[in-house]
Amino acid sequence: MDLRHISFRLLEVFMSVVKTGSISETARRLHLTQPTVSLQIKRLQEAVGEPLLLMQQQKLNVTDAGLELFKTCQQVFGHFDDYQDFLTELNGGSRGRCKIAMVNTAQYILPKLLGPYSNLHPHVELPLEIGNRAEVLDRFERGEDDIYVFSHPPSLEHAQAARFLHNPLEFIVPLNHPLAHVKAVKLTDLMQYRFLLRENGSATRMLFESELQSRGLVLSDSVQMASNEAIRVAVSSGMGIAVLSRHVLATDDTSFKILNVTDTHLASHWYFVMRTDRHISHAARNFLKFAQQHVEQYLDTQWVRNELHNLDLN
Amino acid sequence: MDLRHISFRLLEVFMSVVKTGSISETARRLHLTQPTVSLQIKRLQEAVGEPLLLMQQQKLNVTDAGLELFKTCQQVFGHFDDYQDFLTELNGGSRGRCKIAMVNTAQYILPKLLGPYSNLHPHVELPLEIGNRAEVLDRFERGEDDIYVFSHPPSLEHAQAARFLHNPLEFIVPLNHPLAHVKAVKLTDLMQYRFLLRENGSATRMLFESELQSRGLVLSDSVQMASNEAIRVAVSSGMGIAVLSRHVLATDDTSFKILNVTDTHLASHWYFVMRTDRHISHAARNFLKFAQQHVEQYLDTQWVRNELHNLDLN
DNA sequence: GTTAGTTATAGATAAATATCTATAGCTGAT
DNA sequence: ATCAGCTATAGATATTTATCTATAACTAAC
Repeated sequence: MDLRHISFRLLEVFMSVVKTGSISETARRLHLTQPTVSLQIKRLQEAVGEPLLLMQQQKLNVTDAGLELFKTCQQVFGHFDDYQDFLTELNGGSRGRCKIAMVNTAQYILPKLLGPYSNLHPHVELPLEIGNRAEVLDRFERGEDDIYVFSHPPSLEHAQAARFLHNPLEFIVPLNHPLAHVKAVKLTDLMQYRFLLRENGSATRMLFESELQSRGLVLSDSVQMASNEAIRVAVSSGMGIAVLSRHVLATDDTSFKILNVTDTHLASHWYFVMRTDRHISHAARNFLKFAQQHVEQYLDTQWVRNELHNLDLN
Repeated sequence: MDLRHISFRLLEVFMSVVKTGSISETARRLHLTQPTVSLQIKRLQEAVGEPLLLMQQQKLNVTDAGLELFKTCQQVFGHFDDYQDFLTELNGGSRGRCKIAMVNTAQYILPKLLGPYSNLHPHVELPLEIGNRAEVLDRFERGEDDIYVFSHPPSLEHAQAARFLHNPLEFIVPLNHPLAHVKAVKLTDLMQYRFLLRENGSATRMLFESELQSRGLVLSDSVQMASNEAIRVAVSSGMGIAVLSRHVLATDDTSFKILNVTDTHLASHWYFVMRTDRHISHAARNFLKFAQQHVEQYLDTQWVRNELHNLDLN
């Protein structure tokens, strides 16, 4: 039996002939002419190397080999039907994978969206990658994920980005800090204190440092720490002061004090970024559509800046 | 997804690419050029309507849709492998059907061959049709069976026949019959007695009547009976005399007497007959090969006339 | 920065396929 | 005997396919 040149169309025709028991009837049903069907069957028989149908007493008779082939076809088409269903789910975005890479700080807010989405589409896998800006940028360059979350989106021609959340930065000091109870301070007032900073490559640090540079300021003392949590805890315990995303700070956390720095309003936005030169999974598209419709619902409306309609999700 | 124009070759190529993880490697293995494989994959993706393989970071990456298709293919090829096995058995004659139609008298001898054959090939179905000559001839005309057993094969150009067993006819009389103890009789001596005959259309009767006709003899009295057994029993109980195939008479049956008719030796042969214009199942061919090799073993060698080598069994 | 190895694309071609129309041969019914 | 209905075959054609060679473009490694 030579399967190579058998197409599914051929098997389809064969099955119809077996079912109707007639070549002419099959031709009518499949909108073909009778000789066409005759020929198809002939070709199939040649490919199989065995008679499948016999004309006996003016009746089309299915041979054993034919009947078995018919059964085989039923199974095979069954499998492809299953596959079709799979594809349908995949296309509907209710199945599949949506890989998201996000910068550290985003991990405090993105889960608020991911949770509801995951409940809605339990068959969608949502592997998350969390890294600092440099790492996520690296993944972005390689196109390793479907969606990237940046506060400062890279400008690449083959990418599109849209912001969805405001990300204000706050200066925090220990409760017993000299500035803790000062009503209003200026940025220059802070320079003399020890700053706890994230590592180089962190977006928050970049933003802060560029602000300092543009205003010609220099920190007198700084310590680098690995994570936002570490910094928050360190500030609370009096090791120094820091700049952190508003989203990193629980609103009811009273173990530190947020300063009112009147001459400085550092802020960025969270962006969803996707590459346009790579295939984006349907699940990813579906997630972004979901986000577009539900950011207001699941994230603090106070900070929402929903511009996701700018993304081309078709 | 449009299955129509997907051939198994295409899936084969796809599977190889997934397995090797490389288009070039697949090309080498399947003795194709690399662009050919590239194109095939492209076509398959178009047919499926979904990317199956992605080039990412210089590596061929299988998408979810691709992986699922791969699994589907594995199943599908599994089914066709099974079918292939089925065909192999069918071709080897160890599976399938061998329909045999035989004249009444043959039922006393054919089972001696069919039994051993059936033990050897338990998966071969052996439906038997038994009828008188006219009925079997009818089936033969319509080509309803694979093999026919006649004592006088029809002469049709699209048939081949070969004899395998001598079929002598004997005259039997009741034990208390006037001729029962006569050493040698002539055919004319029997004309005055009542003959028990099979119905018209029986080969035995045809043979007997044509002998009578050629010698200008006429029966004075005859009774028609439905079966060979009925005749045998009727003779034993004194209802008349009869001509029966030697094979119908058990050698140790002493309830009647076999006459020694010196001037008459009626006999025919059993023939296996097959049509050459119809498809003959492999099982049928296989059975005839078996018969050719084993008639001497399973039938009384005294009567065997094995000319089955005349059949074209390829 | 050259090389070797990968995939993708373009252009070409011979073969195969999917169709059709027309026609023949068979059978059962009218 | 004609008709209607079935399958098979022949001949024709446009499309699709399976290939190839040549080449481009990219990347990893030397």
